[in-house]
This record gives sequence, structure tokens and C-alpha cells, in this order.
Amino acid sequence: MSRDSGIPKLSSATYRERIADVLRERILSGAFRPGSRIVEAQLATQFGVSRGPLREAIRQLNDEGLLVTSDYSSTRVVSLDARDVKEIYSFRTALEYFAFQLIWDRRDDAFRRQLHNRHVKLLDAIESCIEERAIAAELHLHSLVYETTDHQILINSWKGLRGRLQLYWAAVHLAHNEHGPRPGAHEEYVDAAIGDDLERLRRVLSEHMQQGLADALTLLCERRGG
Amino acid sequence: MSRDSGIPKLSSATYRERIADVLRERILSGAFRPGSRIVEAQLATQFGVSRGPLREAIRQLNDEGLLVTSDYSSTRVVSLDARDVKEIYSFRTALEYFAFQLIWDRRDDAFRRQLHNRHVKLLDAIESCIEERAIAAELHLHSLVYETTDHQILINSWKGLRGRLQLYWAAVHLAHNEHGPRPGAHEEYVDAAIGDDLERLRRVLSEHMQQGLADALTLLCERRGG
DNA sequence: TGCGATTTGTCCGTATGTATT
DNA sequence: TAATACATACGGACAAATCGC
Repeated sequence: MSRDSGIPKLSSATYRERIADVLRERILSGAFRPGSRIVEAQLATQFGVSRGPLREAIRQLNDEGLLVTSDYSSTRVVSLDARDVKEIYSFRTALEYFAFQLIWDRRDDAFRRQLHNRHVKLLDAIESCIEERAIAAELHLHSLVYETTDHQILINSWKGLRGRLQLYWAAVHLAHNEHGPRPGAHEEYVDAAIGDDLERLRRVLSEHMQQGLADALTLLCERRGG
Repeated sequence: MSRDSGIPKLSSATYRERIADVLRERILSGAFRPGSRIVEAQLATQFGVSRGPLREAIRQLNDEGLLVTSDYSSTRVVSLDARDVKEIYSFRTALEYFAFQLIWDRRDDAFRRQLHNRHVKLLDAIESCIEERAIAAELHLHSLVYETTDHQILINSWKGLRGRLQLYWAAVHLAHNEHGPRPGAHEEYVDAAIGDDLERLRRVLSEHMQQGLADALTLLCERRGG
């Protein structure tokens, strides 16, 4: 009824694009929880747009892996299982190592400074005990290496992974609000990232991701259990 | 006029899906050449469908990286430049090494047999001098390791890359019909893939891809030049 | 600079197919 | 089996933006 609901008219670009942005934001923020249903016509009237652009936005979020629609029946927010999370973390390890390989000999002071800044922000966010902030800050820290590569395919691939990671952690957070990133977990990562031993970074990255995966799966089990 | 043009009505699934399949096939086969224009309304009448499903199919091919549409103006078949090709080959190297890592300790006789089969088929295809066959056979050979991983994210990622590779080679072929994959180029690849030295495979893969990239860029320059 | 033509983007009413109950 | 809800598809119309003249 309200017909409010985002879709800022003044910003540029097409409706389809803006709708996709709003939908993505609501899914990642947890406003639309995993498994919950998305009804085309409902959202269209809520957003004050026709079904056409809305359908196309939904299709796009399907390709991004945030929505799942079964033909002629329903579309729901994706609900990740243990297998999905394992795939995400293993793939992420490979991508991030590739990213570091690409920039290894091009790392400069700006890179080191940015890395430090984002690490400090992460520690701040963790201390604030606002888990959304902590998650966002962690992903922001890890994003730096991807941005630095200037490799479009890699960056897009990372965006897709990051979205699903964010969705997953948001869901975990809603299930039981505790457990952000660990305060000391990124010291070694940052240190290796600015160091001179690529092979060491490889090991640190691998261990870092395995720890992240372990945390994720623990929480997944707790959620299923209770 | 003709209103023929594919879109097999009897097969399952939605129009959007079938239209996307037909479009993809025509792009990858070279029937729609890189840079050529795609007009919504035209295709809709040709295919005998309305603009709705057609638009959605176009959107999907946009996400797959085969079409590029500029808002309110036009949509064209993507035309890859040197930078794109470099990104594809470097990313592909990283993905394929990751894939081998995943299956390294799980390689069995079935894998080795399949690899051999696909290699023989590739050699046959090269000898036939039908370049489309040779390209398809080469991609089929490389696909094996991805399929074996059973890693959905990785497989989807590879599908996207493979599509653009196929598009690129088809374009090169139309420009001057020569230069398929080299006959001896995959001996070492297959040998390393069934061997016991992962580090050697890494090197072979890297060199193999660099050679492929070099061939691709040479042809690109020739195309631009004459 | 402006103008018209072309094409994409969007809306709405309606009809049909499919899954679910 | 029938009814319902919803996704899918159609067609005609108009708005908005781009491009060529």
C-alpha cells in the first residue's frame, strides 16, 4: 500500500538497475531472509513499478546467486548449505592468491597504507560489537587486493562471492547474534600481504580461509541444531 | 516474415530459456558476428515471440558476457579486445590450476581414460581441418578437469570463460580461416595432467596458456592490421 | 544547435500455463 | 479432482534517450 519503498527516482540509470540495487541491499542486509519468498506482483506494487523491470531485476539477482527461482512456481532468497559455503571459501582462497600474484611486484606505499587503514577500521568495527559493521569491514579489507589488480573478470567474480558471503554471515548473525571476525585473525594476513614471501602468503591465506570456513560451518551446525 | 527461426516449441522450459539458448548458439557459431547489432523488436517477430521474454534472454546473455547493451540505444554482440583476451587467459590459468589441485589425489583410471579419449578426438578434429570442430574439441579436452571437480562455482565460472573463448576463436576464424590449435600443443598438457608432479603441471599450464594467448593476440593484431 | 527517426525502457490489461493446496 | 495463486507470455501503447542529419 505504502508505495514508498526505495527506488530513488532522482538517481540515474534505469528502473531495472535501481530495483536490482534495492533488492540486493535488502537481501544482504537481512531484511529479506534466506528461504523467504519473493512475489513479483507484490514487490512491483510496493516499489511502484510495473512487473517488467522487476522481473528483469529478479533475473539478474538469480545470476548473482542471491535468488533462486523455480519455473512457474516461486522465487526465494537463496539459502546456503555447508557444501555451498565450502565451495565459496575454497574458491575464494584460489582467487585471492591469484590476485596477490598479479599485484605482487606492483605493491606500493599507497597499497600498504590502504591495507593498514582498512585493518584499523576492521579492528574498530570489531570493538564496536556491531556485527554488520565488522563483517562489512572484513570484506572491505579483503577487497583491496582485488581492486588493486584492475582485472575486471577477477573483480566481478569476487563481487559475486562477496555477496553470498555477506548474505551468509548476515543470516548467521540473525540466527544468534554473536561471533564476528576474531580480533587477531587478520594480523598475520596483513603482515604477509605487505611482506616479501609470496609462498608464506599462500600458506597464511590458506590457513586464514580454513579458519573462516571452520567458524562458518560451526555456526551452521549450531543453527541447524538449535 | 519467415517466423521460423528456431525456438523449438515442443521442448521443455520457458521461452526465455529457449530463446537464450538459440541466441547463444548463434553468437558462438558466428552467425551473429562480434560488433553486429541485435534489435529487440526484429528478433521478436523473427522468433515469433513477444518482446518480454526476448528482453529477458538478452539480459541473461549480457550477464554471460556475450552481449553488451547501452541504455536506450543498442545492444551488440561483444567484441573482445586484447585486454579482454589477456584477462581471460590469465584467469583461466588460475582456475585450471585450482581445478587440478582439487582433483589431484582423486584422479582415477576413468579420468585418465577420458583425458586420453578427448585428446585423440582433438587430434582427429585438428586433422580434419574443420576449425570449429578443433576449437570445440580443445575446449572439451580442457573441460574434463572442471567437470571432475564437481565444484559448482568453479564450473559456472569456467562456462562463462569458455563461452567468451569460443566466441573469440570463432571471430578469428571468420576473419581468416587458418590457425586452429597446434597439433602437438596438448601432448605435454595431457602428460602432466596424468603425471605425479603438481608443480610441473603448474608450469606446463602456465606455458600452455601463454602460448595460447600469444597465438590469440597475434591473430588479433593481424585482424586489426589487414 | 536543433529536429526527427530509431530503439530501448516502461506501463497496463489480459490471457494462459504450471505448481500447489 | 478442482480451485487457487502465481509465474509466464502477449500486444499495444507511450516515454525517454540516443544517434544521424
